[in-house]
Amino acid sequence: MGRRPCCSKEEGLNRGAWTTPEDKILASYIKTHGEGKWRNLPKRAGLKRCGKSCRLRWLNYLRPGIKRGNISHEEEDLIIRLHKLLGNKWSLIAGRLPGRTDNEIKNYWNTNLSKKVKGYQPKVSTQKHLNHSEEEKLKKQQETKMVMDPRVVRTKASRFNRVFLTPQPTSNYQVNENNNEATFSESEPSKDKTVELDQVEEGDSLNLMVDLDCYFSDVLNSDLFEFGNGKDGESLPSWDQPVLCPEVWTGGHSIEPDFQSINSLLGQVESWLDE
DNA sequence: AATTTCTACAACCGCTCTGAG
DNA sequence: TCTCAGAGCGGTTGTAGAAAT
Repeated sequence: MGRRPCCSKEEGLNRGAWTTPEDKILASYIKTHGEGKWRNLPKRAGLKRCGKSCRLRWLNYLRPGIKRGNISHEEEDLIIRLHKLLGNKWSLIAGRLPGRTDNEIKNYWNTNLSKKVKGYQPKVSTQKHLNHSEEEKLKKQQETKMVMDPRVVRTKASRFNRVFLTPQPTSNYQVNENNNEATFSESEPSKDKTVELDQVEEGDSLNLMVDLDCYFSDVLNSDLFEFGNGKDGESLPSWDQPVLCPEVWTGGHSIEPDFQSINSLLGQVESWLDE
């Protein structure tokens, strides 16, 4: 037993670029019948395409409100900063850019931004007197941390009610002031554990805070989350505050999310990370 | 002008996750 | 608890058009 083979393997289906008549058929079918049931859609609509292809075409090009091309500097900056925090979570990043699709942002990143950002050097790599292997090790650690901290494995669930902690040896890097020699030490990892939101203990919350991008992505993805502009709003959580509470970030105030507020929040998160 | 190389991006593919039954 | 369909995500590929030679 297993799942049905992907429809893309079926014979007699059109492939490659979509034609205008195909677009019209798809758009008018969805207008009448709505989205969903993608597997059956091509047959019902009379299209020689696989359901997946129809879904992609609709979501990325035909859906109303899609913006194409002309990515502004503001958007570009936001993409870079969000990518720094979230890694290749294109759908999450796209979710913060109205009218933009994950596919477009992914393509834009791969063709334009990845080259720009390539010049970025992790802070510590500029430290002097590191030998090659140490430099490589450090670089790897930095890159891994930048993209995705592996200690917390996120489920795809959009609600932030459970996390799976996979502790790893803690790597410590130090430079001896006297001889400028770098040393590394690793502490033993503790056992894996799953933490329910309502069972998070004091020590757990500290671990969770380390995985900022995990939390941040959930916060960004949350319908409940709204950026705060209050007098005491926008304050980042202190180490003893309940990090899992979005209100900590918003100060309980609510405004419409916009570039300014997203940038403001990102700025604070970045400076927090730099500390 | 012809050919080659490069670039951008649309589309495909494989995998995972969720929810219904 | 298990199975499977539906849906979504992210990496990769294919290709048209632009730029370089």
